[in-house]
Amino acid sequence: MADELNERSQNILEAIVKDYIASAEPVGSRAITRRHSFNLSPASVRNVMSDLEEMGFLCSPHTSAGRIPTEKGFHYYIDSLLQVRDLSDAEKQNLLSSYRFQGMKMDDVMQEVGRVMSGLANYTGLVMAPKFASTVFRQIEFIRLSHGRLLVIYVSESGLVQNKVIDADPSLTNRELEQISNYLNRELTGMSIPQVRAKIAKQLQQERSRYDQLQKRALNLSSAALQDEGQELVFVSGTSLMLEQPEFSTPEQMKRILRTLESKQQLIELLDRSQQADGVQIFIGNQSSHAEIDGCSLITSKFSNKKGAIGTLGVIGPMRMDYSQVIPIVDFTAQLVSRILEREAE
Amino acid sequence: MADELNERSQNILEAIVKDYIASAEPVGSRAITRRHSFNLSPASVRNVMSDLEEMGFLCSPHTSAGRIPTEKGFHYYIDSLLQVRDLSDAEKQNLLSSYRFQGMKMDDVMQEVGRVMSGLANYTGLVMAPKFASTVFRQIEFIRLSHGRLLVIYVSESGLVQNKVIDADPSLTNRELEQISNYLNRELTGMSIPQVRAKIAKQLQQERSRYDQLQKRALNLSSAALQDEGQELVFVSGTSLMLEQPEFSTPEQMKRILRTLESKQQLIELLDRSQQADGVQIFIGNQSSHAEIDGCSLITSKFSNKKGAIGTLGVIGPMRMDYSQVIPIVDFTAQLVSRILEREAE
DNA sequence: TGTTAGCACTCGGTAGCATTGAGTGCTAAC
DNA sequence: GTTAGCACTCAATGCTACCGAGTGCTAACA
Repeated sequence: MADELNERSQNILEAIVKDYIASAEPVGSRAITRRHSFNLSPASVRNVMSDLEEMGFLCSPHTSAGRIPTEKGFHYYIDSLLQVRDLSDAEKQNLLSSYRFQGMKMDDVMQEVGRVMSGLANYTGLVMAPKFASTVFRQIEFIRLSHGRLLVIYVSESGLVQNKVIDADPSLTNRELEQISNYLNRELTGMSIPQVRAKIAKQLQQERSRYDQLQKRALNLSSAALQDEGQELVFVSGTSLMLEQPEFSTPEQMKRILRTLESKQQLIELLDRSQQADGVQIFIGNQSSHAEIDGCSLITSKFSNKKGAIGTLGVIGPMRMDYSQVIPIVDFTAQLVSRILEREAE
Repeated sequence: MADELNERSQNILEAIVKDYIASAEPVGSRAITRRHSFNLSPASVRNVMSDLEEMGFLCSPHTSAGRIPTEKGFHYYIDSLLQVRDLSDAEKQNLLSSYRFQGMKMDDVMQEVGRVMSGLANYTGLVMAPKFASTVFRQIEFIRLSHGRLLVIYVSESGLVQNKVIDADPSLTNRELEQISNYLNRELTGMSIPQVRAKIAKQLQQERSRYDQLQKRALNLSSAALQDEGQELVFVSGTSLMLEQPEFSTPEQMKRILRTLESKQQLIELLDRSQQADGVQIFIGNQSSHAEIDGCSLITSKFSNKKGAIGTLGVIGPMRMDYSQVIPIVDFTAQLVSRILEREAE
């Protein structure tokens, strides 16, 4: 359906969406004519609104209330009417100065980014750190904690640090450990984790016949060390901002949205979808997704460096979100994080 | 005020508290006689209740409602009437089997403990990890991330691992780094962090005259590496369980309690107070504390090993909490975590 | 003297009902 | 094509009456 709207209809739709974003209440024809100076009477506006409802851009909660934009209405607004202003240099500078990344580990950076972004946008912030499996091997080190327990430190090309405790043969000497890490660092650097895994698996198969004792141990150790725990890191900040929204003002809605924000798994599924495309992505309403975030919109952008660490960040809020404000914030934040990742990578 | 209650009063108080815990509603004299088979008429019960109210154990929200226990009433109930049954071995076993700690880092263990404890108790769980400053130095290692950036891995006696990125003199060779970590591990092992700091500060003062270049570098590096970021690790699990409680059913109460649970700082202050004493501690209502958790009770216990890492865990819920169920869970969980810490320490 | 039955009273909660006001759709006039 | 007018709808508000759980008090009972 090629929905061409004439200029008047566009103006009125835009006015309705804006008013609704500002007030969270159905907006009526009178209110429109009062607040926006079209030279039209309420009755004329009503005619247009009626058409817009016919076309599916608006709906009315009941006969004698005003209209609210539908999902489709928001879509049209965002795609055709919304002008996203870029952040001014001053604003960017201001945003940058909110951050203090000095000496922070990746996790902390993610958390901090979420916190600041959420605070700026005034909506709940989501950050999903790059997945372990999507990183590229750079370095691995072993530190002995006790006889049979080793701390593995894995550093990816993008500077992501992950550590993990594994059990290991107590008879390994420190010298051997060092040799093993040297060996692994020589062999595996620059490979993606799936490649690394494949290589290890292959060599372990051949190992029986060809490899010496040390190599066998190295392979076993790295196999354990690089096992993916599948633990995704999702950081949620400003949860309570969500509850400030009038659309989640009833206890039931509050509980529902909160349970969703608490369930990392659901968030991961949501955020995963935005890793498909570049740039800022906007998911409005429950479009083809879980009903869990019914009535919510999600504005996300993935971040990455050239070395392949890919994460996603974004903001979640009511469908009636202040898109023109939030979109540039998410966009810029994602670029910022990408730049930090680059820097970390060297 | 030595509030001696005769047996009948005790029985009735106990019945009221129990009924209130179960129903969250004011309980009246009739309800008492119906549900508990005292051989008393409602009128007699009323007399006793009136006395109990006089003494401050009960209060009534308004004239024609039943009574609810006051803070003092809950106190008396917990101190004198409550019989905390221990967990049976089967239950302990069941609890133990909920956990899978294999290969987990300290952070993950804390998070997992909170999750399971919260799920078992059916209230919101809080875990505060041992503070960096309260640990005892065991080992430090440096891993070069890029020319001027080092990853510091600090391991405490109790097995707590902390890592951190610091900037360092790019001219340091790997060999020198190794010498530095050897030097620090030799010098500092077994000292508490405050002791370590004092020692470093003192030596840095003397350094100008006496120490060689490497030692100077070692001291500078360790000074940066062991700086406390003061980042306390508090894990909150099962936030939404709190909202299920009828006492937090209005949107305003929900927002208030949620903001509190979101503010790590407030939680830290609360949890800090329970590090004073051993065993399970119970904070009822807002007793001498922030009004933020008005109407809440906090059941906590600290955990620690002999090497000094001290953390706190507990459960927060409405004053009307199922104490007899929660207390043994918190108690056992704290012991469990202590044992894990011991094991980590070797 | 302690216990109980009876009774008047209190007060939050709910259901019913009229009123109000913002909003709509329709029609006829401009 | 636009607008003024009008009848209509419906959530929200306020009012009243009523119900019921609960209390305190008093008088009778064991």
